[in-house]
Amino acid sequence: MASASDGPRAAGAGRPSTVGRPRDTGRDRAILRATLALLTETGYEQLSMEAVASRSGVAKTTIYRRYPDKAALVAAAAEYRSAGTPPEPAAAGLRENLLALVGWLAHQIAEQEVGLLGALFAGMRSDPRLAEEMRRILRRDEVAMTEHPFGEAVGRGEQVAPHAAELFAELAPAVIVHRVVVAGGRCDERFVEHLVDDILLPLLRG
Amino acid sequence: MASASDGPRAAGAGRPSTVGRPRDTGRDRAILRATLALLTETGYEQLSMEAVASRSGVAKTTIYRRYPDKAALVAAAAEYRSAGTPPEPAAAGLRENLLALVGWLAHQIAEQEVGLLGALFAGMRSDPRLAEEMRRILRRDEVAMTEHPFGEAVGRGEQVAPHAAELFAELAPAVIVHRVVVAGGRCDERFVEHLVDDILLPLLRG
DNA sequence: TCGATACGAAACGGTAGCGTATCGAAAGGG
DNA sequence: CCCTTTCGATACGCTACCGTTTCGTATCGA
Repeated sequence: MASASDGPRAAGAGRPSTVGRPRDTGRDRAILRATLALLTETGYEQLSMEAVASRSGVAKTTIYRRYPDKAALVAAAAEYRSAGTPPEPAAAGLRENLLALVGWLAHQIAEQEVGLLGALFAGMRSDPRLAEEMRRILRRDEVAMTEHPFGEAVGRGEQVAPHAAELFAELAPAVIVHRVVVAGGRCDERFVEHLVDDILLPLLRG
Repeated sequence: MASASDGPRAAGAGRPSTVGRPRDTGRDRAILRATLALLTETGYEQLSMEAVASRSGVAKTTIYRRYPDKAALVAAAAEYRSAGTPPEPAAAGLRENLLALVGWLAHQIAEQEVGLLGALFAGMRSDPRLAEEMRRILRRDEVAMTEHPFGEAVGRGEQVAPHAAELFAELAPAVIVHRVVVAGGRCDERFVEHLVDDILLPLLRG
C-alpha cells in the first residue's frame, strides 16, 4: 500500500510515469482539504469517499487513483495538515530550546481542531490500517523533532540524561494531547513553561 | 433520547408499568456489560446492536425495548460501568503504592477508558449531551484516584513534592493513554515500572 | 500527431447495519 | 385464570457507501 510518507500513490502500477497526462496538483490539494474539512465535521467513520469527491469537486476515480483506501487518504490528509518543521535550536541553552520546541509542538497540536484530533483518535481505534499509517507519520515526526536539541546540548557540555530524547518524545506529546483533548484546556505560555520547568527539565537533566 | 441518568427506558410508551411480565434485570446487566466489552474491543463505530445482542445472549428486540438507539445504549453503559475503585495503599512505601496504583490505572485505561474515549469523540458530534456525560465520567475516576496515596506518604514522613497529586493526575493518565493509543503499545509490568521509576518518582519526590 | 495517462460521469455488485414488524411462547400480577 | 407485558427468533425494508468498472473526453510529453 502507498504509505503517507510516499505521498500520493505513484501513477500507473506503482512507479512514476513521465509520459501521459500529468496529475493535477490542484486536485491533490482540493482532495486533502476536503478530507480535512469533512473529517473535522463528521469524524472518521462518517467520512465517505463520495462526500470527499463531492466536496472537492473531483470524481471518485481521481481519489482512488491516488490513495488505495480511506485509511491512506486520511493519513495523507493528516500529514498534509501538519506539514511543519520544528524550530531550529537557537544558540541559547537547553531550556530555551525546549521552550521553543514545546511551544511549537503545543501550537501544532492545539491548532488542530479538537474535532480533527478526536476523529483521528477514534479512527485509529476502529481502523488498524489508519492506526498503522498514523503511527508511521508520528514516529517520523518524533525522530525529526528530537534529533537536534539534545545533541546540541550535549555538544555544549550540558548535563543531559542518557535517554533524554526518548523520554521527551514519550512525555511532551502525551501531556499536551491529554490537556487539549481530555481536560479541554488551553496551551498557553504558562502551560508551556510549566511543562518544561516542572516536568521535562528535571527529568532530562537527570 | 433517553439520557443515561434516566436509566433504561421505561416500559410501554414511557411510563413504568405495574402489570404484565416484569423486565428481567439480569438481561439489563447482560446488555450493558456486553456493550462495555464490545466498546473497549472494537470502538464506538464498530459497535453494532447485533453484536451487542449476540454477545449478551439477548434478542435485538430486548435492547430496543430499553434504549431508543445506539447513543442511549452507550451512554447508559458508560454510566453503569463499575467505577472501579483504586487499590488501597498498602503499608509499604510510596514506590510500592505507586506501582500498584499505576498498574491499576493502566489496566483501567487500556481495558475501558480508551473505548469510552472513542465513543466520546464519535458521539460528541451527533449528541453533545453524550460527550458531556463521557467527560464527566472520565474525570470522575482520575480525581478519586489521587486522593489517597500521597496523603499517606506524607503521613509516613516520606518526602513528597508540593503538588504531587496534581502532577500525578496530569502525567500518569497522559502517558498511559499516549502509549496505548498513539504508540499502540501494551501496558505490561515493564512499562509500569518504567513510568514509576523513570518519570513519576523522580518528579514526585522533588 | 500520437501514445499514454488523467479526469469525469455513471452504474454496479456487494456488504453492512439500523430500526421495525410479526409471531408465538413465557411469565408475572390482580 | 386472564390480561398485560416481556422475550426470542426471524425476516424485512431501507439507507449508506465502499471499491470497481466502463467509457468518452481532455491534456500532457515526445
